[in-house]
Amino acid sequence: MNSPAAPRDIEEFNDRLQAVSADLPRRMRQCAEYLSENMDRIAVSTVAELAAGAEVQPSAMMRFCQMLGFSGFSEMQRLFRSVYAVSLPDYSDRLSNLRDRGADSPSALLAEFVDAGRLSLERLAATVDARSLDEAVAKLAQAHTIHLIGLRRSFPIASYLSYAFEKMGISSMLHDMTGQMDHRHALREGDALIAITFAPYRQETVDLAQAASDRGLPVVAITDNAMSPLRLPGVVPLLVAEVDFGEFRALSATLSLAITLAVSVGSRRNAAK
Amino acid sequence: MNSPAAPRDIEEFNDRLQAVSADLPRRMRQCAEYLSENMDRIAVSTVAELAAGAEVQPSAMMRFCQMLGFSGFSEMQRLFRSVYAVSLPDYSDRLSNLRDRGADSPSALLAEFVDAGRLSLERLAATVDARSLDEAVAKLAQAHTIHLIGLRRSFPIASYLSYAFEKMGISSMLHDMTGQMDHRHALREGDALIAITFAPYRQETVDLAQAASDRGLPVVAITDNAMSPLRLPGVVPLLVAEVDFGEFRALSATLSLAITLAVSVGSRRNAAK
DNA sequence: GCCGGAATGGAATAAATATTCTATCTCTAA
DNA sequence: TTAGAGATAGAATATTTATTCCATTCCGGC
Repeated sequence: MNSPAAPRDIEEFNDRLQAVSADLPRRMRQCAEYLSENMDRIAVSTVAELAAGAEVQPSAMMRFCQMLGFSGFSEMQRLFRSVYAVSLPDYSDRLSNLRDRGADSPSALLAEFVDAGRLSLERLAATVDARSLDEAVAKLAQAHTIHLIGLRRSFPIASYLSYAFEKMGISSMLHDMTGQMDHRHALREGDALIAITFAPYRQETVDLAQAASDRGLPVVAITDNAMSPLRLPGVVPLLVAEVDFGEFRALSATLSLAITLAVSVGSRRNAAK
Repeated sequence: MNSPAAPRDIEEFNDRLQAVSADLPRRMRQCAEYLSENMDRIAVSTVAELAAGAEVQPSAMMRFCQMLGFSGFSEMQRLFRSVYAVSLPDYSDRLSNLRDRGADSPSALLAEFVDAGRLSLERLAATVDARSLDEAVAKLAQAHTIHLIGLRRSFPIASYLSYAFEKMGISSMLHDMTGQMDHRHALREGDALIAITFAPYRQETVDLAQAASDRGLPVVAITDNAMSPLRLPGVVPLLVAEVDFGEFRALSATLSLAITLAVSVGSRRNAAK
């Protein structure tokens, strides 16, 4: 065994994982990846369970533990069990644990955002209008090029959509307004637009939606409520009520909706081929 | 056995403990007291260990478990283990199932993404390392300009951070690599870098982090696990285990972490003024 | 294509751990 | 003080879980 010493704490464990991961055979790599992404489970799982998770034989997991410098799985597990100390028995307890670290500590803030995100997601699932969603997918699936606009706060959403469409081989164009350049002339017959804006609404976004709509192109609006200026005749509205925390918005719900839209359109297109 | 049903969650467990503890023989009382004060250890201990802790024979602990309505110690432990570890169903399977069924409605897909997002958030709350977070905030709060890099899938995160910093009047620079232009010379003494990348890692992101680190600038890495190439010496790691759903990633947890970082840095700076 | 070493899967074995059983103890009520 | 019920300790057993071992497969160099 060329392994000099077993890691003595989680940090050393991580270092060791990093050091070892340079050049690893297939199964060992699977072990490394699974363990590093599921460190929280090591303390409470059996080798068999972890091995199954990593899609590996228990004996492979054993060999990997030894590769890290432990005598075997049990020794590694002992490390994680001893560190476990901070009890996290329940979801709400976890949050209050985070909050307890101090009223305005970063972890307390994180707890708030996590909470807000969860709430937003739950609300999204409850309030999204399935018919609008279907309609949006149907229209986008038929489009040639999908134009995207979302500025400032909404820009991450638009750029994620751009990434997703690219990955699925769907032609799309992100109107990012760099240099204040207006590319509305790029809208062509057969195209469609996804416009994203929340209060305070961006005029450029509304303008582009209006332009597309005027030219008879299908427009899908991701926006926040029924009074949004994006609610133009013929525009398919997808309403998202994101829970604000302070003046910042977690975007969890909006992003989830956006991904859904992208993946649905993608699979609809592939099915059509 | 007069025990009707085993507790199904921690709350029921506590109720049961409360109900039962009215009038208890000596050893059983010791068990009850020890367990209620060391609930966090139940998931990671053996009967023998817990019995020793309560200064009781293992068989006594067994009887006590049964008194609570469990079939034995193992069943009780299973409860605590399952509560601790958020179970991750295999999302890629679920997605391909959805696809195979063909008639996957967008709303069904949305439900899956909402679910994945919620799980990611829960896991984030459970696994985030509060100390690293504090350290990251402290370093960034002192920086002059905060450089940001995150490409492809991580670009929405980087661009959101850019938006948030701008809104809070914090000087930042988004390295978006448009035109393949490398702006690493923009890194100056007193600056800091937030680098974001997930598997498959982007070389440009790693390179910039390396460059900043080499020049002695503080680097905060938002990445996915201990094997990430961003785990360089001196780099503060913030690990996010986002639940993948097929080849897409909901980003809910990552975004929540990013916002937390931004807002914490912002308020830390204002406090310093 | 063939050899040799590394990697792997799976069954066999060993160890740890939970659970049950019974003899013994303790306490209470008559 | 002494039945007798309940409680307890500790050993015996059953079960689960870790670990080892070896035959087979895979892969890179010749």
